[in-house]
Amino acid sequence: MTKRDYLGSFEQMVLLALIRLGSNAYGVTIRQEIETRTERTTAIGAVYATLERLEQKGYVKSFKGPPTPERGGRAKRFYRIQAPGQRVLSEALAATSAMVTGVEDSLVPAKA
Amino acid sequence: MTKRDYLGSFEQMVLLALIRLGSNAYGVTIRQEIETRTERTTAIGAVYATLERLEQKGYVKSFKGPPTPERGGRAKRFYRIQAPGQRVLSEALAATSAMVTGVEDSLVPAKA
DNA sequence: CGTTTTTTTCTACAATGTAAGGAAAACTTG
DNA sequence: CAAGTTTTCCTTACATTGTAGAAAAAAACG
Repeated sequence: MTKRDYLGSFEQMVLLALIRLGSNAYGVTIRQEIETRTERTTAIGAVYATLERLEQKGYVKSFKGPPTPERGGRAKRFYRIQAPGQRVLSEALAATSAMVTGVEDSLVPAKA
Repeated sequence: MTKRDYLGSFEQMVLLALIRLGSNAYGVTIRQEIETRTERTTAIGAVYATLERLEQKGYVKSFKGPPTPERGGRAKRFYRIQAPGQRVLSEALAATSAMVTGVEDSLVPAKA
């Protein structure tokens, strides 16, 4: 039984948002991506706190973007997922997948 | 944007284990199911703590099992997922799924 | 310069996850 | 029945992750 560095569910969301957003991933777009896709409210502070923790672990890397010429507003800090982050995220998703496999039928929400 | 009661990643695992195990879900089997499927070490105390919290929220229900005649050992406490638990779990999985959709290719671990 | 806009940062707290030891309940054996 | 053994559960204390809201920083504009 291997000891793994686990990801919380919100950490997974943030990493997934980074992948989705590519070169346009910063606080505001990350939050927006999570909110629209998951239909959940998300505190902006939660996003930044999570990003900082992920960066400390080497899962993401950040760098200041240039000021956008078009309008006011502080310069953005962009984020990129790193290889270790990719790996840990894949493992987390695989773990969930392994638990879901075979019981998909019991999981369909009574929606329709 | 709806406010949702979110599930932690380990809570999701426990609920999934309950579904998988059906009428044979108690502390030890739940832990075992999670460990073998996800290949992660799992503290038994974590399982019980999580089960208790899930029960407080009405997501699972527990009841004492009869003593097993064959061997020693304290009587088991069995757990069953409840309808609200099913719903919340489905939502959590759907949220992850929504974030994954479209970027599956970037997630395949460089395994083979 | 002061005002407005946008984004980031900070602080304090709540919820979830982990580790390890100990207690309880049941059986077994003398 | 009184140890002793097995199996499971429970408790406690702490670490990590998640949330909320306010405040500060950086940039553009008049």
